[in-house]
Amino acid sequence: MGAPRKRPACAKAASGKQSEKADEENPKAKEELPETPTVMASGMVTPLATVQLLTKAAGLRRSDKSNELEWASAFDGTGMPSYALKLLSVPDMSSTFNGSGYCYVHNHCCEVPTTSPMLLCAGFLCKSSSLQNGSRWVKDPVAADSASWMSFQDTMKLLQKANPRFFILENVQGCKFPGAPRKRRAPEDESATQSPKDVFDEVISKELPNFNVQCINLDSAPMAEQVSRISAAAKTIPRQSLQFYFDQSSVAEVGVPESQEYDGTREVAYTQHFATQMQKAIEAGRIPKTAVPKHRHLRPSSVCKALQCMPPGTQAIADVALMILVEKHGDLENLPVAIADVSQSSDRLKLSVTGIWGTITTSSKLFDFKSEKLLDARMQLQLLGIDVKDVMVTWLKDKEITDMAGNAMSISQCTQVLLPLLSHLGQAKKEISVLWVAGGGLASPLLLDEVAWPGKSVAEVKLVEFALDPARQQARVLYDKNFAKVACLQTSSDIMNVKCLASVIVAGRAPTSKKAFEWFLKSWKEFSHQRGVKIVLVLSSPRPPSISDPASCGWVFGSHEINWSLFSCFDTSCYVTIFCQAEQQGSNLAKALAHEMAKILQLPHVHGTNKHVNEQLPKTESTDKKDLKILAAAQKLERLAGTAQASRFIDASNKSLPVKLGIPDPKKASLPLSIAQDGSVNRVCLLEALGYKAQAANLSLLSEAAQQSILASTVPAAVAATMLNAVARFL
DNA sequence: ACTACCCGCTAGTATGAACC
DNA sequence: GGTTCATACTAGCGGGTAGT
Repeated sequence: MGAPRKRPACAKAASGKQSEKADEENPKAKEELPETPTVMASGMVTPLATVQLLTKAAGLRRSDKSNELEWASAFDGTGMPSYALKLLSVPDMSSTFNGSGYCYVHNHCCEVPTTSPMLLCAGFLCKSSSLQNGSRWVKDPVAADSASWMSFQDTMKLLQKANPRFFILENVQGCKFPGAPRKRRAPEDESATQSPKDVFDEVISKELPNFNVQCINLDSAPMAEQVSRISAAAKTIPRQSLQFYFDQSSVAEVGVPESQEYDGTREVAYTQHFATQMQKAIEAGRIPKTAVPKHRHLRPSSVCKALQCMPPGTQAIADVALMILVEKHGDLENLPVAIADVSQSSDRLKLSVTGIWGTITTSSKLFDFKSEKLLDARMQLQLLGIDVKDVMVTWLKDKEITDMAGNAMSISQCTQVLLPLLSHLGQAKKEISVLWVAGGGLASPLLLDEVAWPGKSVAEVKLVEFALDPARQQARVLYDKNFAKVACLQTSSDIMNVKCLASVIVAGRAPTSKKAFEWFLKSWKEFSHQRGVKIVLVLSSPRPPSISDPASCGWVFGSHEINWSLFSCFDTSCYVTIFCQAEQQGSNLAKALAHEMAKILQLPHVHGTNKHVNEQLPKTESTDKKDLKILAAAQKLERLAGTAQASRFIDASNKSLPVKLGIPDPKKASLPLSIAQDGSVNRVCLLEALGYKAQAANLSLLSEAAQQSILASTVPAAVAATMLNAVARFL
């Protein structure tokens, strides 16, 4: 399914060979491959890798503590839920029960658990609802005597008995189509247009009223098996090719001995089959009337060992299949793989030259003309994502294995279903990129701990900044030794080139000028659009953002004022604004901020403390202007010692040295001094005043001025934590 | 137990043609 | 030049039955 499918009618209308050749020789078709979700992975993707890829695609990361999950499964074919959970490193607390059947997971007949499990995975028979079922449109799939209906009722009984917290039911897509006999019923009969799924839903809502049920379609990406619709998360993962499964398949063990006599009856049967298969293929328009078969001894059935032992009918199908393949896709040499399902007659058999296959059924026999191999039964199981090395299937017959494979979920589908649940149960967390707009300040998210910002463990923090003046740039170079690299934003293309995960929080200081702010918003909007990335901005600014036309900027936003005196000695405040693209109400955004703020205020360790720098006051004989200012301020403060007020502040950079009750808004040149409760006077340690621990950021390499300048543009810990926590729920 | 054969049919999709 | 319509075409967790 690699190349964009040409409309077959178009190919046909353009009269036979020409169009097909154009199809094959058109280099553009190949170039477009990477755009589709079906790029080949260059190697066998192991089950574990599949699970990990999907976890990443879902933007999740398994949290370290793997809580026990009590779960159970029933009628699940290959025990895939168990297998997937194992790969998701959920400890096996399970009890798998397979009714009267044998459980190969636990190697005995498992029993129904006595307690209610957290999760119950169950399937029920699909054949009555399957679209591949010939009588799907003749017989009512949910007739009282249908296999699906009876097994569904069994499943319902089981669910009622087991009473799990969550359950997962699995069935085929055919469930969603109403059956023919139901349609032919009288129009006043409501059930006439009901699909089996509608009927199942009705029963579930009636018999299990306490559950909310949601139905989703799932594809097997990145596995080579493909179902028609694809879940968004899996879409971006390259697919692996069937080729690798053929590589793993064994060469036919039972070849026809060379000394075997000429079998006349067999040859006659073959010739008859070949003739009819040819006729069918021609009638179906799959090969032209003028097509000339190869000589008998050059056909795959004679050449390929794997086919030599097949029944004559299958041999004939294989030979015609190759003709169809070559007719449609060109010579074998130019194809990476050339696979046909030789279990189906030539007018309807399915082909693949991409390595991507549709659904494997219980009767599929896939043959690759390139490697001249049939796909092993065990490889069909592997195709679903079970590593055959991990399971004991040696004592199963091939037919039993293919039956299992044709009836089971794939590891990919299973994982895709389980991940949201694990996420819900706190066993997997959303992985996000945090692009911190530092504005010359510290990388606050890196300095926060897990208590203040629980999302830290699953966040990838990167710094982004605008062009800085030379002095600050220099400070940056030294600062970067301690922290993550800094991406510099000067043009929109700088933003476009930022590497990130699928979910992004852009947080930090808003650009100061109105013009730059609007450019900033627009660029991220475009970034999100072009890269298909979910993005939320949360920015702090000294005043509420003034956006001329809120509707046209494309963001929904809400602001909240945070007064720094709530958590520090600072006598200032800032506005924090969340920008969302979703249809969120502005008030909700502001409310979320207020709510998070309240929570953060309860954490004492993000509060700023009034501590002095670990230095002596400058000596009185110093001639340095700055030192003299500090001294003057210190003297003024000392005179206040012993007064009722516990602590007072002076910004020594201010000429008139006004005494204040809080640290004023920090500026680049600010030199706040304070008088502590013991009467001592010294410069305030801004880092701790902002709520960070002294050891969290080592700025000792930097000059006094550089430190000052960095700290002056740093967002306080409490504000940073509020921003990051509040915004997480809007991703 | 295996093989050969036939059977069923609709929703979704791609695309050119016709239309506004 | 963009939108809707008409059309062709495909996929699909096989199954029943008769014959060997």
